[in-house]
Amino acid sequence: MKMSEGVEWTAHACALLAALPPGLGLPANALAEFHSLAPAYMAKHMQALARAGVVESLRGAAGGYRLARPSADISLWDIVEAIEGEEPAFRCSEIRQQGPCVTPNSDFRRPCEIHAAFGKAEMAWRTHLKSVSLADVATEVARKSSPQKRAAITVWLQEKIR
Amino acid sequence: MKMSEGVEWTAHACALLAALPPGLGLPANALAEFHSLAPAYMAKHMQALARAGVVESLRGAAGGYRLARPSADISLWDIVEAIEGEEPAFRCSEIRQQGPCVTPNSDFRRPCEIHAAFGKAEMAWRTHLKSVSLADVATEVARKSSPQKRAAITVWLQEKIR
DNA sequence: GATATCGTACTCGGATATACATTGTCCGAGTGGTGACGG
DNA sequence: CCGTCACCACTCGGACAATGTATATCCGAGTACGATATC
Repeated sequence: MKMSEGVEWTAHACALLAALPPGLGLPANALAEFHSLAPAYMAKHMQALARAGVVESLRGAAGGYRLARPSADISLWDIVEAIEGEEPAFRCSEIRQQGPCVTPNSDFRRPCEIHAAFGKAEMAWRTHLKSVSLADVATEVARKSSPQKRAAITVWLQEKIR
Repeated sequence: MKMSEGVEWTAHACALLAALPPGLGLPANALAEFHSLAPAYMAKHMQALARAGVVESLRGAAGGYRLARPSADISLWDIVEAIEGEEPAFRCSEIRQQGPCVTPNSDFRRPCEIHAAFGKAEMAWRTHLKSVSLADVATEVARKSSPQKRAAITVWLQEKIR
């Protein structure tokens, strides 16, 4: 059970967007270049985020991606949901309703115990991810980076920002 | 991000084993038949559980699988770990250390913020799964099933049990 | 000189190949039970 | 009648094929800017 690496890519990309002045954005090319990632593949993942309404896309010469709402209102779960989809990792196929010992009067209205346990566990996981916003991530990343690095980023942004 | 269906199969199979008198087991064939599942594929998954030490395998004419320890000491996480492996779903490849803005004096001893957030969320998920034992599941399943069904299971077990 | 139009450069979006992991199946290795044989 | 041996049926274990999903790339659609021609 492994998560798509697209989640990591877009999470870092969105953290970068969150560090920008509000309303501004970057093209997918720049987002990929910032972490030395494959540009075309990054673009594909950003499309998924645009479809999910996490970011807004703007076509044309000065186009690119920007956050669709304030960074404090976007959680890591929003990104996971956009890339991976909302359906749970554990999918109950109700195999308890199959087999030689299933009697006709069996009552399956009560939820499957195993299904319920996995559902609760996954809910806890989502809750944690929902509690972390892009603003949290961006400020923490900025706080930890050296002045030299912040200056380098500022210079790099000069010619990329929209 | 989806979990192998083998987890569902083996979880139900282990719940059945947990309902048996202690020390007794069933062959993979019977475990598959009980839920109308593909016998060969069920056998493959049970092998993984045997390698992980969740169940013990006994070859030969009267062989089969039985729980390696009391059902109260086996959690759903043990099963997930056996089938899916122990590595986390979110794998941090440290892309923050790549790119044009990484200065030579950058300090990456502090953990990646995004990595940390996903790690904590996943830990909560595991904790939930570790808190549910096979004994819990088995007793709850038994409590909810009708007397007719329990009788049918008893009859079916007569000729399968080891 | 101002304005409208055309061309161009740049960006997103989806369709299309490729690689890899999961799913599914089969046959060989090993083991206990059973029957036959000999004492 | 009892003990021993060989055979057989049954089970696990790992190797092998098929399928599906994630990964990776490319080309077409759309848009804004700038140059050019015209009034």
